[in-house]
Amino acid sequence: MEIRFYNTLSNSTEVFQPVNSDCVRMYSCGPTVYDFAHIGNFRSFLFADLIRRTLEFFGYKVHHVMNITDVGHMTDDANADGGGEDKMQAAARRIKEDKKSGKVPEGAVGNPDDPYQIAQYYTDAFLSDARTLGVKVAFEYPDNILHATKNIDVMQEMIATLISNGHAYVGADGVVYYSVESFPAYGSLSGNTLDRLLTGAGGRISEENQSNKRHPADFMLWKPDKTHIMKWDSPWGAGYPGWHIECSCMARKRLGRDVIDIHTGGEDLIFPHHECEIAQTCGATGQDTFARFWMHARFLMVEGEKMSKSKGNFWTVRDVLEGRATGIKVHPAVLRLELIKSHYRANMNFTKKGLQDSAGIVRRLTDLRTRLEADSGGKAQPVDLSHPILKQFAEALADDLNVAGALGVIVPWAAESHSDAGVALGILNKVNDVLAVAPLASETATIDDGEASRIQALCTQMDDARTRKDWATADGIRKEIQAAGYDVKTSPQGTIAEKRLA
RNA sequence: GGGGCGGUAGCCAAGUGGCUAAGGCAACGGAUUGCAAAUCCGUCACGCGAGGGUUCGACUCCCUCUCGCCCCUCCA
Repeated sequence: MEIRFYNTLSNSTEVFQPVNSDCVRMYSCGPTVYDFAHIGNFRSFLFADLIRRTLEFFGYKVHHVMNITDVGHMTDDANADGGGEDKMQAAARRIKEDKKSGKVPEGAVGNPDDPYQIAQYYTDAFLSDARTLGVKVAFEYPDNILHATKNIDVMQEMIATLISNGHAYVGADGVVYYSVESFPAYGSLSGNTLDRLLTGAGGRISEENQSNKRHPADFMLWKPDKTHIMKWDSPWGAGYPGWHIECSCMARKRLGRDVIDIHTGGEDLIFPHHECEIAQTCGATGQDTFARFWMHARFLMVEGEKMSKSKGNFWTVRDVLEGRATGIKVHPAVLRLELIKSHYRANMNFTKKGLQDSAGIVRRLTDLRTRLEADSGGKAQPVDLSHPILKQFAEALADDLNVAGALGVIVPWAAESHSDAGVALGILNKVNDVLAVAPLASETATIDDGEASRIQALCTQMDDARTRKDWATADGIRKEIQAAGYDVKTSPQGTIAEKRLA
């Protein structure tokens, strides 16, 4: 089946073919580890995971690599390409505050002034969130998730190459800059070509900050700075690398190719980050292509508004899962589905109602699995894409990851009665290889704090009351169970309480 | 000002030149129930942001306008 993806590079949907048929090589811009990742970050990471799972669904082997940005970049790069506060220092200050408030547990970060400990703390948190939400690459850490701080040498090699072949220079301020004028294709990804950047800058480019550069759009590759909290020796003085260089280097190093198949990230990374990555990699390799497909996920909104700390709708993954966003705990599968179910290239609105819709679908697919496993004795039959249901599901995915269309096939199918449970289970397994929501194999173990047996006891009491026709008591108990976050159902075997998923 | 993306029912969301505009949620009617929940049956867009144009025919192609989002400064 022909797979088509939207390529930001061409602003059109193209048929996907890997460079080498043995394996699809893809790279995803990962998190910075100065704070907990939020749901917007994870929309992007889950989008990458969806690409990977879809390609695997179609039989491709996929090598997926992601980075972790743990170099302490500056909060305010607009000023002198490295002004403002160091992000690690900001994180250290925040961790100290969070320890006082209990948001960060005492003892979690032994020494908040050690940037490596801060990075490790938030890296662990990210990996835990990613595994909870079923992001495959997170289970391949550290092999396929690379730290910038462990690859400074590769970055320095590429910078040296770029200097020697005329793509980079040392400015009057000692900073190594990439010369955008040396790379005629600069702007081809974003449409922000040099002439347009100049005419459209509208006074945003400050003269004094640009005097050391040959062109206002030249960007930093290495910043000598002895005062920086994280610094490394280099031929250009002790300092730290520019923001863009790590991805160029780590993608090439780990994927082992100058030209890779897919590069993903959030839409905000199109410019300047990915534009600069292309300039760096192509400048160093001499190739005219870095990634053949550039794919970007749109930002999400929260209840119709931009997510921002000041609006109080800025949710981390743990905020949502632990119920701080909506007032009720959310099952990871529900959050996963909610973040992947609308098209990655369309505006997505994250809402409580959306979560409840997703919970209904997760419940339906989970119930289907329970039924099918019982009816088939747990034996799934092998099913291939020639089966009508899987074929329609596959066609939707192959059409630029149309998850909503794919769900439009699967959800009604799940409600039908299935004459051959083994075949249906085979279909569900294939579907779940992509969606990963029924079940979601996750790291988080269910902690039984005695709640289950307490709820079960209430169910028994409710059955007793119903036998006595003591309706008032039965209704009271039902309300109590519901208040604990359960749906109450009546079955021939007695009252059943199911924990609400969102 | 420049570069992009998107606006389909109360909500989410497919369809992208031609049968009656998928599917889900919500809502409503019915079956069922002690009452509910769950389940099952049924109803639910003469319409696809607005206006023009092309066409035998447009939600689907073209133009104009409008609204929303992203980027041009760190940002998924």
